[in-house]
Amino acid sequence: MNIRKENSTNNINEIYWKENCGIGFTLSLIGGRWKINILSYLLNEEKLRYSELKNRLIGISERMLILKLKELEQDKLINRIVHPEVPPKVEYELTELGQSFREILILMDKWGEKNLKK
Amino acid sequence: MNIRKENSTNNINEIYWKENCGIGFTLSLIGGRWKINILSYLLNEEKLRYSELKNRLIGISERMLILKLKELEQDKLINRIVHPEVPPKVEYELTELGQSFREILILMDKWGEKNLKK
DNA sequence: CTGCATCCTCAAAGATACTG
DNA sequence: CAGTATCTTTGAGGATGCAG
Repeated sequence: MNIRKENSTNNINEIYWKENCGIGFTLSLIGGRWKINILSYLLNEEKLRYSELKNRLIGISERMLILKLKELEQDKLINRIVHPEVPPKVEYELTELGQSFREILILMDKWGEKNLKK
Repeated sequence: MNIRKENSTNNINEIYWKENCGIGFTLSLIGGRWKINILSYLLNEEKLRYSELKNRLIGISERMLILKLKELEQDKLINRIVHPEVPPKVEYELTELGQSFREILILMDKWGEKNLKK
């Protein structure tokens, strides 16, 4: 879907924007309650252990955290690094694809900060 | 919350990012299943009647549409323009604040289009 | 420490019928 | 045409216990 003012189209496909629009796809990857938070922390701190993420994401259940980490991993946005130790140690970091969200998140952050104050 | 690599902070407030982070605020306004779609259509087509929106938002219930339009109006992202006619005619358009989402939506669209193809 | 399985809750969303 | 009012459904997310 084209959301640029200059050359708006009106073909039939536009109706199904949820399916074929970039925004729809983007949201399918980072939408929902927790994913953006997880990405933000990993963007800030490079590499975090499972327990470190759990401590930062106030209120998240272990079930949700694991679920979302799995989805992010499957979508190639984060890497899961297993250290073969006892006790186990697992770290998560952004992939290059995950890193590429930085610009969007910064923009959303700026927008929010700016309009929050009013 | 600061998600810019260069000057990452680590103060205690960062933990509660959902409350005081711009992203959290932004998402509270445009999160959920339908709002971004509505904004996108209004960004494309300037001004749309209630029925026009309903026809474009495939699958939305009237209840949801009204609900989301109300929320967007309360958050000052759209204007509701009532034409005192019979039959009634109501149009919706973006406010300046609503327009200011264009940059973010374009970025999300670009990201999606780019990575959708892979 | 990291993670999975099970059961449960509740709010968001859907369906339907109706009105000024 | 542009909504409202109910009722029902669904599924995302929460709580808990257990395991490698």
